[in-house]
Amino acid sequence: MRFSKLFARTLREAPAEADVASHVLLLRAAYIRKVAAGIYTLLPLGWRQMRKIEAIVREEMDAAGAQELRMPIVLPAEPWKETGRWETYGDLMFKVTDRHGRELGLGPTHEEVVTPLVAGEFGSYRDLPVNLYQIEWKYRDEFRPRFGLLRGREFLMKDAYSFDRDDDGMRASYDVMMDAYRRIHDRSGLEYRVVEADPGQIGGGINHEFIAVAGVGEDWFLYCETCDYAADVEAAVVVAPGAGEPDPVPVDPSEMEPLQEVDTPGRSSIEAVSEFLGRPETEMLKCMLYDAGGNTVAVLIRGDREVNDEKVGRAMWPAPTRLFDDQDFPKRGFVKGFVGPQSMGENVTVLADHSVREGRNWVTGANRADAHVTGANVGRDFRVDRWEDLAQVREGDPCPVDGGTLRQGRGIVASHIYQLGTRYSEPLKARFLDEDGQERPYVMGCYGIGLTRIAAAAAEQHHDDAGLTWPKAIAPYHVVVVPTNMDQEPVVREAERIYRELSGEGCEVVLDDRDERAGVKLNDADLIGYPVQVVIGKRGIESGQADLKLRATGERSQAPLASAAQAALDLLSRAL
RNA sequence: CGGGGCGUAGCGCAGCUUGGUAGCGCGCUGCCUUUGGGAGGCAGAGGCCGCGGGUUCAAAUCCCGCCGCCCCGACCA
Repeated sequence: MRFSKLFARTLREAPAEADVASHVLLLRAAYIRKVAAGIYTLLPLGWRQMRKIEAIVREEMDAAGAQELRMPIVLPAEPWKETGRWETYGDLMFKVTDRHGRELGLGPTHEEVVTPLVAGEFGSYRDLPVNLYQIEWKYRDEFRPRFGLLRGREFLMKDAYSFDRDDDGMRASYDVMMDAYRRIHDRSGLEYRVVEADPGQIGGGINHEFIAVAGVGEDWFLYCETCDYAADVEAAVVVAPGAGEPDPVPVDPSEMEPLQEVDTPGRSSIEAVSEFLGRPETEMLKCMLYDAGGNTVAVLIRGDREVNDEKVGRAMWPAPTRLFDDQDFPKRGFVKGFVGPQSMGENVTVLADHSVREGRNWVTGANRADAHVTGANVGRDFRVDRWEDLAQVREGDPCPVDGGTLRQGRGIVASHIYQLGTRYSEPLKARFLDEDGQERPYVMGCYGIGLTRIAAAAAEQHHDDAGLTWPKAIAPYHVVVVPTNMDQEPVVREAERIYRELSGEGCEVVLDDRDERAGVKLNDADLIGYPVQVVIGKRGIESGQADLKLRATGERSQAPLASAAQAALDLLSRAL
């Protein structure tokens, strides 16, 4: 490719909208251009790179026995209503109405399409297992698109769906995908961690995220210093004394203080009450109220810990759960900031985190404005319906596997794989006939990779002050040949010759034949991130040498002009 | 959805406070000089100053509404 013909105009200054490295560089280096919030055009360089990522994904999926197909983007609403996601996905789904008034949605994921598809085609255990995938644009009307390709409303995704006859089969399919995913992320040159995660909107049980480590990532995870345990903050398990026991540690009645009200004017936060009463936060009982499908849920947790909403949601599944808003409190007879678990009605579900098991004589809200109580005790003053792990894990907590110390990391979720079980096959009545003549729902797994996000994550991990430093597996081109003096015939002639020789060898090479100054071309070469640069100039013609540079390391070398093409290929073979 | 900010040439911005008919840098076109890390000179092209109302003799500037974009937050009592 000749740069003079390439549709790529680099920007000296970054558009004001970008403020993270990957976004800035992908814009400046002419990989992407914005069309609307979270919606981008991939320019020739960006699309060429995306095709490479696609090829890696496709190869590994095919090698793992999955079959590629193509499902539509515009989808009818009915299956989504059957699985309940027309509601639960809510505004995250782009919804449209056709001329007949029928409701349609733009596909945010495709369980609702692939499941009826398989059920309609296959009806026997003999057909299983099967794994289908597609590489397709997905649409999610994100609450807040940001960071360019990192969180777009339209993004390229590879989604795969496995169908098995039982849980063992599903787990086997899952393991195969896990391996394929490791290879995909390895080959893409990403530094990543596989972490246990929250299933979120997709549902199901065991699931893992592949998180590309990056300082700008939106996702936090915990990992153990001494073992392999790693988990998303939403999913990480808190080890608490007595967890798993049905009942709390009994408190001797003689040790119970009387329940007393104290005035705490204006102190509505744990911190303020703790300071006002001179009691540590660990002696405070925090009582959070949630709405679960119209019912009230009270969640108790020790004052120094925070509740993990996702865990509450899982505990109350399948009811949709949300924290009380300001209107809920007066409507249901509570005072925000002064809620306590005493005299909760029978219609209120009281959940308690394991951190509450060992406490006694709690300080908690008095259920009226500007007052708290002291000496609140389980059993005597309030009841607990269920004990659960509901706390947000934090750095320094013990690892649930080996007790080691958990550390916090930050990154970008590049991929997410799930063991779905029958989460979709049941509501969609997708069943097959098993060996014993029984109808059973398919046991499914699903596996997603954000290809556009992989590009952005790779840019976050592979750049320096001058620009992008792609690993060669996902660089749009491998080598750039830069003649520095376009008015010097020998320079141009040698550059052309080396360019043709490299092309002849099948090398993906760009000749920067623009009539620009050397500085412009060299800076663009660094910015765009070709793994290898070959520079031909007046000086080099005189000395018979070409200058080579390995972009990622900055390592420079020289080679005789006659063998410069081969030298470039050798250098490329050493590139990451 | 809440809060904050911004919308002026392709990109980055100034002008707005105190209304007077639009400017700078980069980029773009032409010519000359220059030529190994974003050159210099000369001459140019390019603007419904986001959109719609209002105030005024006069609005990029003041007022109202809308739209778009960016950032922060999204409730831990």
